Amino acid sequence: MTNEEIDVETRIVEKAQAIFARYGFRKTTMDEIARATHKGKSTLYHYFPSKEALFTAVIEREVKELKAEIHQALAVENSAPEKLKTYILTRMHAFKRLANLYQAFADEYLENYRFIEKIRTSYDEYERKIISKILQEGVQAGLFAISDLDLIAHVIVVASKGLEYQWALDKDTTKTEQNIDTLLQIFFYGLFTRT
Amino acid sequence: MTNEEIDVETRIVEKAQAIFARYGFRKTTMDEIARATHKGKSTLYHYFPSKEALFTAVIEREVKELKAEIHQALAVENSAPEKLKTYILTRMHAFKRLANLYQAFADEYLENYRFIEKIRTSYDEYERKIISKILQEGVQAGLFAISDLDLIAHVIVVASKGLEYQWALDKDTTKTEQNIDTLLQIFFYGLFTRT
DNA sequence: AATGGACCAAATTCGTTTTTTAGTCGGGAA
DNA sequence: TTCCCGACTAAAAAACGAATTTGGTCCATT
Repeated sequence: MTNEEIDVETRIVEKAQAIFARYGFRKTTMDEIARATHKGKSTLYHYFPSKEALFTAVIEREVKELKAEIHQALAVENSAPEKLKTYILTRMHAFKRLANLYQAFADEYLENYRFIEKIRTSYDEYERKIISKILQEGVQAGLFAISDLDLIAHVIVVASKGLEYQWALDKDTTKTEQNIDTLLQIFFYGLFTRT
Repeated sequence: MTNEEIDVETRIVEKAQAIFARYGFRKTTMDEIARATHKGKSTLYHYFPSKEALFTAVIEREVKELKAEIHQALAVENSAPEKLKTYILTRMHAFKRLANLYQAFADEYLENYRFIEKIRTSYDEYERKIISKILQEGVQAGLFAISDLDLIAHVIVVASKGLEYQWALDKDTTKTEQNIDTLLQIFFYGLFTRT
């Protein structure tokens, strides 16, 4: 595998990323990706066995970017509460940029393109683990009092996704961030008075 | 308006309720509703100016049922935490039965049939008020420590809907109820240790 | 006043034709 | 030998026009 070869494959994925993001999986043709890459269509098939495989490569690339971004953001934080907040916000902002990933993880896509189920399941797992780990750190620091880490991680993920979904409809993100702040306050302190 | 008239209108709504639930708004024809009611189509138009108006009557009927059920369930509870839990569970169970309402409040429907937006907005308002009232009761009983009731009510609604969405996909409701219990524990006690 | 059958424009469906697309393959260029 | 492309094709999707259905109207009947 020569350097030239790495460049062609990467260039295909990059061009495909932009076009898939614009038109979605179904409306994007291999011909236009080939044209954008200034290669023949057969060249695409030399590197990727199918359209689905190319789209999967694009999604995997975005997942990798997302994970790198999350790790970078979390490395800066020291306490479990800050990490939890940072995770939720980083994920939310990244999804806004990584258009293919956001689309791919929507249930509508999962219904029509089952081949991305594996990536999604894998990411869900990763996400559960990240939250569990943050919670575990909070427990060990004596900050959190929690019994079933995994279950609570799951519930936190799902609940924050409710707000995230509203963000997807909203054009104004500050309101959604405010809502996430409020949700986190409830998560940390609860509704019951503290004596 | 005679008794006979009340019966025909109600019978139309009841039959329509069943058929709309089965086939959805678009696939249901006024002809089949008329047939099910043993009346001519013109009779439907005597009572309802349009197909949309009939569907709206069906939805309003289901909203009325839901509200009655919620009020009944809440009347039995004394404490704010129990009421909050009861609200969430009652709503969830009722939506499973009130198939038209569940469909109508799905975003997919709202996209295609804007005429139900008003009902939905009205219900959202009602829901916000119910939760705020429950929270207010908790504050007055000295149980809850809360500043912005409305905002927190909103966040609670949205977060619990995240779990509810999973319930719609799940066939097993006990798991979702368990998740709601966990969410409520977090809502009540928070993650931070209590000293 | 309540009801239904006839009617109709618009919307939807359906079968057919045309076009496009994902993918293949043989051959040429580097 | 590897990289790359143009020609090709079966299948899928889109376009098209005809046929059918649908929401709604209206007049006559009970």
